[in-house]
Parts: sequence; structure tokens; C-alpha cells
Amino acid sequence: MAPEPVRRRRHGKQLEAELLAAGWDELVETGYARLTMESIAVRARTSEAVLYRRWAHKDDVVMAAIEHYRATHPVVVPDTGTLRGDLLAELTAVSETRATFFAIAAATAFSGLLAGTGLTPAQVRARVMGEAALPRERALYRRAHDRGELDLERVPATLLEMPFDLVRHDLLMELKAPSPARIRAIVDDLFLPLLDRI
Amino acid sequence: MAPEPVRRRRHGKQLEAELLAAGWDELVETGYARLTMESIAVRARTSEAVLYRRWAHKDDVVMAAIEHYRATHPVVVPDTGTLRGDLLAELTAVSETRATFFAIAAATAFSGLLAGTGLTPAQVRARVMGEAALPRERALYRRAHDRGELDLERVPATLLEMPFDLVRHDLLMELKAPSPARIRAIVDDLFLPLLDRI
DNA sequence: CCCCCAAGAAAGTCTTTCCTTTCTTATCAG
DNA sequence: CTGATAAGAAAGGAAAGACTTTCTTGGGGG
Repeated sequence: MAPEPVRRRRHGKQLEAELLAAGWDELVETGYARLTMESIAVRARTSEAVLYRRWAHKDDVVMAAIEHYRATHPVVVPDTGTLRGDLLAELTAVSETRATFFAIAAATAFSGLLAGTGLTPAQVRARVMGEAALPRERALYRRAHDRGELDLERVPATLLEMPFDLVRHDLLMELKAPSPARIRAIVDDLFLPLLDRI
Repeated sequence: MAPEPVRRRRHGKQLEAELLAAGWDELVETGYARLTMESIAVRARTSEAVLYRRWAHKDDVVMAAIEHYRATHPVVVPDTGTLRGDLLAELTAVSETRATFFAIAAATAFSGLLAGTGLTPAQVRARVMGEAALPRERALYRRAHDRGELDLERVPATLLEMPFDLVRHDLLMELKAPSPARIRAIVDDLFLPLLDRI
């Protein structure tokens, strides 16, 4: 018989991280409308009082859980040395890292959080989705520009953002990462041919 | 003094349409999570019993309201005689007709409706968003094919759907119709140049 | 013109869930 | 080691909201 593992009490930042992770998981599995403070507490193996010691309202927990998920799941962007390699890698990384994030965050923002926080739609979107970087500021484009692979002054922003828009679209519609084939089609059949013409 | 207008009792289909319109408006203004049967009834100037005589559960009303909105706001697709004209017209029509629809429907589907209906995500999406036609089945592409403007056998589906994906993306992210300039950029800077290469 | 179904109003039941309170005890800081 | 702090458990108050029931009466169909 293995000795009964002693359940230790969690504290501080570590506990808080587990609370927010539980909140996120509830959000994904049951949705904002049906999630309760109790369901979060049970999932985190603690009690509601522990939640209320940190956040005054349910909306605050949810908002914090979304921000925490984004902060703890940063998109890792490698430097492969070529524009095509960077694009494929970054689109794949975004897809995998943010697979559920976009759909859940968007759905939550537009389904009641708005009405409860007193924030404007734009404010909620900014906090929940994160501030979008300007197309020309993306590191992979800057590097490609410096290597001479493209001229940032001449390439329209519509084109630069198109691959990211399409991946984001797929994530929202399918709730899962686009296939590698789909990502390659976006890069090789849409983006790169257009870049050649410039 | 104008005589107090006699408030007449509504019946049948006409009443039902007003109930569902009230449900949709509540969905847009307060979101799925905070909408109540009473708030719908009050908005429709009637009582909850009238709702329950038609739908057994709140989820059923919401689902019906979404479908009703889509059915009563069909996208009108004109025939302009050219592929470019058809595309600009259809993307504009989709944008204006479906401006709020996509965001609200998607948010609702992923924020609790799913958990309540017992349907799979795919089923809810199909009912709520409507069955998406296959790219090659879109009437404007068929017409262009028949005129000889493009060869449907040779154009990849990724390309055919790209303009619609981008517009849908914009609708979801901005909650409002993309500008005419943005639609023209999608058609003239992205879609048509790629079609030329084929 | 009359009958009958359903609209509309109102009150009520019961469950859920937000949030609070209290108490015990593990753990952290010094 | 010791005192302060917060975790965890448990119970419950209060309010909101889903759904029901009953009753009155308008008005559509015959």
C-alpha cells in the first residue's frame, strides 16, 4: 500500500495560477454563461471563499483567467533565416498556441462580459484579445526587410496581414488549429505569389 | 389630443416574428449570458407565458431567434455581369446584411448554448451559422465559369474562399461591416492578381 | 353573431448561484 | 519556536431567474 499522499496547502502566486487555470478550463468546457464560482472552486479543489479573497466579482475572475492564459501561453516565434520559413513557423506557432484562445475570448467578450464590466466593446476587446501589433511591426517582416527579401515601404498592409487574418479566421470558425496543408496553401498559393508581383 | 391608440392583440405568425425579433435584440444588446425570458417578454410587450407556449426552454428561444434573424435577413446577390462586379457586390452585401450576425451567433454558440443543447459544436455551428456552401457552388463563380472568366477546375478552393474568409474575419473582429476600401483591396490587390496567374 | 382558442396579466414555486460568514488549521516569516 | 496570515471546509442568506398556474378577455373563424 502506498502511503496516502499528504495534500499540502497551496499559497500565494502558485495557488493563484491554479485558480486562474481552473477558471480558463471552465470557460472552455462549459462556457461563460454556465460557469459558476462554485464550479471553478471545485475544479481547483478549494472553496469559493478563496476566490472571493482575490476577486470581488465573477466577471473579474473571468477577465483575469483570460489574461492569465494569454500571459502563460506566449507565442514563440523562431528565426529560421528565410521569410517563408519564418511565416510557416509563426503561423503554426500561433495556431497551436492560440487554438482555443481566440474563440473563447471572443465569445466571452461578446456574450455578457461586456454588459457586466461597464467597459466599451473596444476596451474589452483590447484587454481580452491583446493589442494587435501593426503589420509592419511584426519581427519576421522587419527581418525579411533587412535581408532584402521584401520592401516594407511597397508591400500593402492588407497583404502583410492576410496570412494572419486567415489563420485567425480558421481558429474562430473551427475552434482548432488549421492543418499544416492549409497553412502551406496560405503561404505558398496566396501570400508568396502576391509578394513576387510587387 | 390624439386619441389613445388601442393596443391590439397580436396573433400567430406575426406575433411569433415579433417575439423572435425581441429575442435577437436582447441577444445583441445584453448578450446570451445576461438575457432572460422576462427581458424578452417585456421587450416584446407581452408575458413569459406567451413564450413558453411556443418554446419549452430558453435555449430553444435563443436558437430560434438566431435562425429567424438569418431567415429574415437574406443576403441579396445581384448579377452584375462580371466576376469583379459580382464579387464586390456580394462581399458588400454579405458585410452589410451579416454585420452583427456572425459575431453574435458565434459568441452565443460558444458561450453556453453548446453546453445546454446537447448538440456537438459542429451541429450548433451548422444551425447557427448556416451551412456554408462549397466554394465551387457559389453562384457568382459558376456564372464566371460559364462566361469563361475562370476555370473552376483549375482554381484552388483556398483562393475562391479567401475573399469571403477575410470579410468574415473582419466582421468577427470589428463587429461591423468592412469599409468599401477594404473590400476593394481584397478583390483588387489580393484576389484578382492571383486569379491572373492561374 | 357567437364560440373558443390563445393573448396577456399577475402571482407564485423552486432551483441556482452569487456572495458572506464563521471556524479550524497548515504554512510562512521572523 | 511562535505569532500572523491565509487556506480550506461548511453552511447559509438573499436575490435572480427558469418555468408554472390561473384567470380574464380580445378577436379570429365559422
